[in-house]
Amino acid sequence: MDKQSLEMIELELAILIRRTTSNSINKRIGNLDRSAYLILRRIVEKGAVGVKVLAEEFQLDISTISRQGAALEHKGYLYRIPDALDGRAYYLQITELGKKELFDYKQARLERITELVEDWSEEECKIFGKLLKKFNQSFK
Amino acid sequence: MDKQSLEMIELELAILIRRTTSNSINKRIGNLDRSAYLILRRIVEKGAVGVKVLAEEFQLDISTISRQGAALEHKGYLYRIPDALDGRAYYLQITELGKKELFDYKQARLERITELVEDWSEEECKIFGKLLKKFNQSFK
DNA sequence: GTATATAATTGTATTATACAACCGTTTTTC
DNA sequence: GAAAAACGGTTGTATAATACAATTATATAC
Repeated sequence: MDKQSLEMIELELAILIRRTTSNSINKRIGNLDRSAYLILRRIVEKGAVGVKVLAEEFQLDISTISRQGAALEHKGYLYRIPDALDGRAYYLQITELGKKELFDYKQARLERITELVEDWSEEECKIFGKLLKKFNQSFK
Repeated sequence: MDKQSLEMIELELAILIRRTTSNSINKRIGNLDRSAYLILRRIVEKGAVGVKVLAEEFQLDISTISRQGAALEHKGYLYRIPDALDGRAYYLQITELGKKELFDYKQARLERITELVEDWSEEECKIFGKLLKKFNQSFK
């Protein structure tokens, strides 16, 4: 494998992460942050889910998800459905308000990305998306 | 522009950031973290520099860089050179130890990336690197 | 020479995370 | 069927990276 390409990926990833980790640029658009966004999105796409499963899917600690879920519940974006079969467990389901927030946030993110790739070709965007996805799938 | 590609980029970026932000996977390899790494790397490549300029280059708050620089100095990876023309300012220069750490860290990162793209084609790696770079350059 | 601007540091707050201790419920085991 | 173990979730505590505001010491402008 060509070392130069690997080095470029390595460096640019470090830069990308740093940039997007900085508070000013990224963090919060409207009322959601990235974590909240991914949780809500997951629930809309694949249905109500408990914190344990979420934590596994996101590869984060359960406590982290527990807090994020609680915050989203508090804001009225999620509500809990007790698990009929297990008194310890519950499912997090999205509210209408949550859906609205999710939609708005996604829209804002999309606009931001659109700006950033303004002068890219159709082809470049397509490939970039695919490779990012592929890269993410490699993370185990 | 094809909306689907944009949506894919948007989503996969969110996932990527989240993954790499999680403590367990990423953060510290050896004695460096990502921030330290980028600072040391910058200094090796473009020479000694003060915190203000670093902060501008990284688009972070000066105080953030100031603390990171202090931490690196404390560890013996950087040292200060007073600016002869301005009593307030100084330059941060890398030490031999710093260079060694930088090298080791970079090596470890490279290995990690190499694993992740193990089954990618040469071409895919090359394009991914280029597009990441291009994307980063768009962030202004 | 005084006022203002500037380079850097330090104090404080916030956010996202992990790990460990805990609580209450379920499952296992004998 | 009771005791022990496992489990889903929460809460306490710690850490790291960040920003913003206040401060310090020096430089520049008028």
